[in-house]
Amino acid sequence: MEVPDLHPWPATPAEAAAIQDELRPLLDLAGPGPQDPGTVAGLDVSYAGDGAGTGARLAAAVVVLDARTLDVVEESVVTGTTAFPYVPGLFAFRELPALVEALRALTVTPDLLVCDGYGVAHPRRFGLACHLGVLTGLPTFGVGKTAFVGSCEPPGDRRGDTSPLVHDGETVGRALRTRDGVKPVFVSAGHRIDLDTACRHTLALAPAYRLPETTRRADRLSRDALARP
DNA sequence: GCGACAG
DNA sequence: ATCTTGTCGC
Repeated sequence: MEVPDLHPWPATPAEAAAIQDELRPLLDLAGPGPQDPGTVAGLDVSYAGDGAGTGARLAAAVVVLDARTLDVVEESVVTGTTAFPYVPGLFAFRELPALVEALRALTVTPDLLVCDGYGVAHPRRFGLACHLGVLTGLPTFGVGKTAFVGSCEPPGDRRGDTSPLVHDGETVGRALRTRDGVKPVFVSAGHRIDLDTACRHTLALAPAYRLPETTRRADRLSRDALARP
């Protein structure tokens, strides 16, 4: 699929934050977003060694699933090197170049992107899922495994139970229990989708495990690619 | 000021 | 994120 170039590219954390502020007005958070997507893509990145600094080997994977059957439609994985250090809030600049390259290698254009991380549940309301959404023009949302910004009460302990994730008095996401009695995931809208729809898709994509199949497939693919250099 | 902090 | 042993439960 076509993805525009990543310009400008920041040289410092301050420049990176400024880019987020520039792009944030381009977000479409009106919703509701795709109710019955044909295909959904999961994205994830794995690192070799200490994945916190710069210069580490990485593998970025995109796996496109049939949204109804969860069968794999297409896979794409690329390897590279980290060009930006891990800084909370600037996480996107670490994974974006490799993820964009992997997306470009796809022969199909997914109807929806599920990111490993956050969307608007972000200090500047512009997490990885937002950035990928603005860049690709596709509907996106994020599914995080741990809390980042905001706070929430623990949701009920049954699959499907939720509680709002609130930051600065705003609901920026939702803690969503995808399995009975198992730690919830954190869902936030990225672009061209609302929170309700994002949570519905997350639940549909996670029929058997805590994490959505999109994330699990992309995680496995990126990890495997890293293991065989 | 200090701690916490997606992956 | 990654580095890691054993352990509990279905």
